[in-house]
This record gives sequence, C-alpha cells and structure tokens, in this order.
Amino acid sequence: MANNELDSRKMLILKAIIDDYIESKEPVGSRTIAKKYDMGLSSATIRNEMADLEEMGYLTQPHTSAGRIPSEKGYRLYVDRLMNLKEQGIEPTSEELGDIKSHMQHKISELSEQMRMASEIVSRLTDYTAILVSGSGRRSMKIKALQTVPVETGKALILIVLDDDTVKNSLVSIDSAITPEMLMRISVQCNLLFAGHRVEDINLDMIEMVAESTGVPRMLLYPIVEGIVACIRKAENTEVHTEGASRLLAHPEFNDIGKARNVLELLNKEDLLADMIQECSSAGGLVVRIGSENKIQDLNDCSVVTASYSVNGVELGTIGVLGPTRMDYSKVISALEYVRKGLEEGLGKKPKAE
Amino acid sequence: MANNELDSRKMLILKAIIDDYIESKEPVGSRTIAKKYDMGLSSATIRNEMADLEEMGYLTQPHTSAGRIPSEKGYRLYVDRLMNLKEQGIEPTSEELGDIKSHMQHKISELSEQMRMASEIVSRLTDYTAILVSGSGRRSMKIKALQTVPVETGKALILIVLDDDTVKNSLVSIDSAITPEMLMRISVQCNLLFAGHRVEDINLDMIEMVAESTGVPRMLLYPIVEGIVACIRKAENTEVHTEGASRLLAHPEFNDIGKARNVLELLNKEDLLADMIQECSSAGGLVVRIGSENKIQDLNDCSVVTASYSVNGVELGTIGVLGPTRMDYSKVISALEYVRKGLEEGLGKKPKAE
DNA sequence: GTTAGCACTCAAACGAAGCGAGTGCTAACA
DNA sequence: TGTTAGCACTCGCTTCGTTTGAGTGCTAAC
Repeated sequence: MANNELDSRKMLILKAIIDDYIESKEPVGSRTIAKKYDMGLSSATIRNEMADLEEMGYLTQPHTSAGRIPSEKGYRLYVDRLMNLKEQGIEPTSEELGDIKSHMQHKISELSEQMRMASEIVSRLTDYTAILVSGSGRRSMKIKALQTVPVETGKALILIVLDDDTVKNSLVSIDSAITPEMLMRISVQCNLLFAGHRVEDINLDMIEMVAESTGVPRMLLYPIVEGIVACIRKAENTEVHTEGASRLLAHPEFNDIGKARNVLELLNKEDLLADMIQECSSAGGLVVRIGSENKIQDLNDCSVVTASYSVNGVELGTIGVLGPTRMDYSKVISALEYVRKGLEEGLGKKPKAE
Repeated sequence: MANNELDSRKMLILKAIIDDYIESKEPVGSRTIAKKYDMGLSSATIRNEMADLEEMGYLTQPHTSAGRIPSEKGYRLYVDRLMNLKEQGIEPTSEELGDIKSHMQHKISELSEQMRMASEIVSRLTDYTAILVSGSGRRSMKIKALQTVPVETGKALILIVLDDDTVKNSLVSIDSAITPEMLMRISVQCNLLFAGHRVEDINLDMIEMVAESTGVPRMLLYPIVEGIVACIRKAENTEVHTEGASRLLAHPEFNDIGKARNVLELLNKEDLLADMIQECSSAGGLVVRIGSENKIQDLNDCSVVTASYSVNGVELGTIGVLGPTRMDYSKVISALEYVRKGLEEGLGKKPKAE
C-alpha cells in the first residue's frame, strides 16, 4: 500500500490467481493459492496480499464471502506482463498443420479460402469463436486481369482478378446487339487499360477511351461498365466470416441465455464486426481488447484478440478470437501465432511457380 | 372412443387447443378453451373430449395437474387437415417484397444470391432459422460457357457458367510455356466441346480431343484439366447456408442451454443439413417434418418445413425452416409460399432481356 | 512480517407450507 | 344419452426460513 507499484510477490500471487481462475472458472480463495502453488506462505498471508491487490484494483469479489476474481485491470497486467506463452500446449495439433499445408499445396486457391481454413483451425484450437475479416478493406489493390466473357446472347460475365488472387465476378445483361466478337474486343481493351492499375484509379475517362477504341456505342457499353463497378464494389467490400459461434455456449459465462443471444446476434452484424476487427488491426500485429475496452456494448464482458496477417507485403486479413473475459489468453495468442506460421509457410512456396 | 375416427367436434377442439398452445406457449386447460373459443360447451364437456383425445394419442399431459399439449400425432393432423393458412398475416411485410424485387431488378445476380436473400426474408418473417441448400445437388446441370483466362505468367483462371447462372472458378498454376495465345485456343476448344453438355458428361476422351485439336502437349494440359475438375466439384457441391440461427434462442424451448447448443452445433454440419433438406425436397413442393420424423436425433423436438423452388424447370434449391415442434406452422408455410411468389416474379422478368 | 485462530458473512442448497391451475369423477339435469 | 355443476384431489411452482460451508477480516501471538 505504501507504493502503488506491485512488488514481485504480489505479481506472483496475482498471476497464480488469474491462472487458476482461467482454469477453474471459479472465484479463487486464499487457501487454494497457498496449497496448489506452494510459495511458502500461509493462507493468511495470501489473504493480506489479496486484500491489497483488491484495493489496488487488480481483483474483485463477486460477494463478500467468495474468493477473488481478476478485474479488467488485472487481466490487462496479466496479458501485458505476467502470463507465459505456452508453446508446447499447441504441439499435439500438428496434424492440423498438415491439414492447412496440404490444402495449400493441393491447388492454388483464393487466399480468402485459406484464411477461412485458418480461422476454423483457430476456433477449434481455442474453443472460442473466430471472426475473419478478409480482403484489403479500403486499401488499394491492383487489378491483375480483367475480362468480359460471353455467356449467351444478351448476357455477359464480367470478372476481375486482383493482386491477392481474389476473383470477383458479376453477371450482367447486355444489349443483344453486342456480338461475342465485339465483346472480345471490349475485353481486350479493358484489360489493356485497367490491368496493373489500382481499383480506385478507374474513372470515366478510361471508360470513354474503351468506347472510342472499340467503336462500340457508349449506350451499349453502359451495362458492362455497371458490371465492372459491381465487381469493384465487391472487391472493396471486406468479407466477414465467423466460425464456431456455437462454441461460445460451452463456456459458463454464456449460461445466461440472454447474454448468449446478444453476442450471437452481434455475430450476424457483419459491418459492426468488420469495424471492430479492422480498428484493432490498424495497430498491426497482435491486439488484445479486454472487457469494456471493446466499444461494442454487448461485448463488455468478452475479450477479443486479433491478429493481422500479411505475406510478401500483401495484406491477407485479420482473424479475431472472441471469448469471455476469462479466456485463456495464452492459448489464444499461441493459436493465432501458430496459424501465422502455417499461412506463411504455405504461401512461401507459391512463388516457386512449379 | 367408439370410433377411432374423430368427429368434427373433437377436431374443432383439437384445433383450438393447438392454436392456443402455439400462441401461448403454455399447456392449455379446458377452461381456457371453453372461455376463449366459445363453442357453447362447458369446461367439463371439453374436459371429457380432451380425455378422449388424449386416449387417442393426439394430446399429452406434461404432468397430471397441467393442461394438455399436442403430441406429434396431434401436430401431424393439425398440419394435414386442421390449420388454416393465414395469408393476411403476412401482408404488412410487403415492404420486404419490395426488397427482394428491387434487388433482383438491380442486376442479374447469381441465383444462389437471390435464394440467400429469400432465406433471410423467410427467417425474419418467421423468427425461426432458415436453412438454404442451393445448387442442384447431384442433379444434372448443363454448362453454359467455359473459359480459361490468363491471369499472369504461370497462372490461369478456369471458369464455368452453369445453367442457373452459377459461376464457378478455380485458379491454377500452369506451365509458363503456355502462352496466352495457346490458352486462348484451349479456351475456345473447351468451350466448343463442353458448352451445352451436362457436367457429368465430361470425360477423358473429350479432354484428349482438346489436346489433339490444340496441339498442346498433354502434360501441359494437365493442370488445366485439374482446374476444370475442381470447378465441377464445386458445382456438384451443394452450397449450404443458414440464416438467423440466433433467433432460435428467443423461443422458450431453447432455454435449456444444452439443447440450444446441440442444435446450433448441428447447424454447422453442412453435410448433415444438406442430406436432410434434400431428402425432403425429393418429394417436391412443401414437406413438413415433425419432431421424431426428423432422422437427426438432435432435432427430435424440432420441426422442419422445407420448400423446393424451381423456375422454368431449373431447380434453384430448397429452403428449410427449423423451429421448435410448437412452431407456427401456418406462418411458416405462408412465408415459404410468399417467397416463392417473389422468386418467380423476379425471375419471370428476366427472359425479357431488356 | 508471518501465522494461527476465531467470529462473521453470505450465496447456494435444502425442505416444508401454501397456492392455484387443472384434472377426474359423480350425480343431477334436459 | 349427452351435458353440466360441483367437489375432492393432484402436483408443479413459489415463498420463506434454515442449514451449510467456503471464504473473509481481524486480532493476537510468534
């Protein structure tokens, strides 16, 4: 109490309490600590220290005659300085590393698919819900290729391939006066003009140029332009995907059906999720948001850990793990880092271009 | 008891009981029926009839001193012969008809997207969970167009457009010896050969023909073939999508967190869902499965109503509604039929090709 | 500074009492 | 013969008091 900095014994006790609480899910008393983590102290001493820790705001009591549980401040300290990352705990799941690797070798799939797989693995590993926000957000992406494909009379498919091999397409109806041959010319011109450019570079002038160089009346070109715009919109839209929502119900803090429902409903609101996750990701790397640090009300007794992934400078997306405040932070962080390795290894092979 | 066929009065009473139970969610007693649905009978008489109905297996009692609730047999009769479809109850949501219509006019999107929207509307309308199984299942689909598109050196995009305007694509790595020009020839040949054919008609002979007519070494052609196969696999895979899972939690029968969890977990098992929904759809039109009529154990106190949709002979998919056995069958069926109109209208316009 | 001991607190578990919705049965009535 | 009034009975739910026990805070001794 003399100092508001924690001495190392208090730290040790706090760590023990949080470790135990994460494992047992029950408020932890002084006796438990004295017995289980023998640090040569009696329960009475621990009790005194606990009282101090509570006064300093690291612990709270659900009610007078119960044990202590960590406060948000306690968790924060734990995450920042106390917990030890257990790398060994994850090893047995190396079958799953096989999973992700083999999937990537099998064929070059869209990155977002790989991310999806990664998020599933994270969710399985941690037993919490994973939230995947893939795609570049509003960031700038180059167009690798753009094509218009005749489907049948009066219909064409517009498709663009982006930097990260994401494919976007949009089916439009076109004037039946446009022959496949004309379409081909349009396709070639568009490709020439747009390929290598950023999505946001495309403007009406460029479209005008296509009209001129192909000789196709501008009116007839219009639906095609609309298709291109639709593709761009799709590409700009970040994709949101959640994995393992039902896993949340396994944790006792969601026994209250009302809470569970609030959170599950939130998981359907993709825009909110995307904002939340991307905001975190801006800091880059790993971010932990504990309890009320989350801006979303319904998550006030949840924590979210997010990790952003990018390989070779290309941003793949962000995976967030959502669980109760009493989550196993160590396990979650290990899982997220673990998947990072998997993703990078899998993608490192790609440039070989065998 | 003399006859094991129900006289019309028993029917009326049974209907009243089930109607009331669906609305109130509580076991219903004889007094309630006598008062609320005045059919000129005293509670005592109703009581006698109820005893008969119970003996015949249409009703059960949760415990001696409670009211009656319908048995599965009761629900079955109700669905088959007693309930009246309330079409008026749905009308106020005609804003949502606007929704679906405008979305369809805005641009020709993949059918599966439209179905997705439809399933969302059904879920919102009914407050239960909607399960969408789109795509043709194992059924035979014609290929409308097939294209290979160069993306960059060493990479090509294979894409096929199917009967129902579903677009499938697959990115493959190809030998860098294949020039865009060669790829173009391959593309034209493949399109010529495969367009108009069913997915399962494609065989190795046809691929051999492509190799011959384009002069591309068969070894180099191999990755492309793999891409095509991948596309086909994707097309064969029925897509499963669930909408509004969290809505289930609003209903009292899912207050038991264990039950809720079982069902929510089931909703992640796409293969099981697809099997279940498609099996129903085989009968065509509307199918109601009550309680243990569902083969899946976890759904033994749920009901599933499925409707299959096809327009112009093209099968779009099936939407299933999952809710507690005590679901508002009438509302669910109305909603499914209602969306049918929306889908058909929206698609009826398409052939106009404006 | 640490520890043993003791009085105290309070949520959770248990159980008895009362309530009340609903039933089945019997007897009277049309 | 079908309907109804009346009444005793059942039984799940709620309420409320009691007990239990894990855990605390405090004090006094080491």
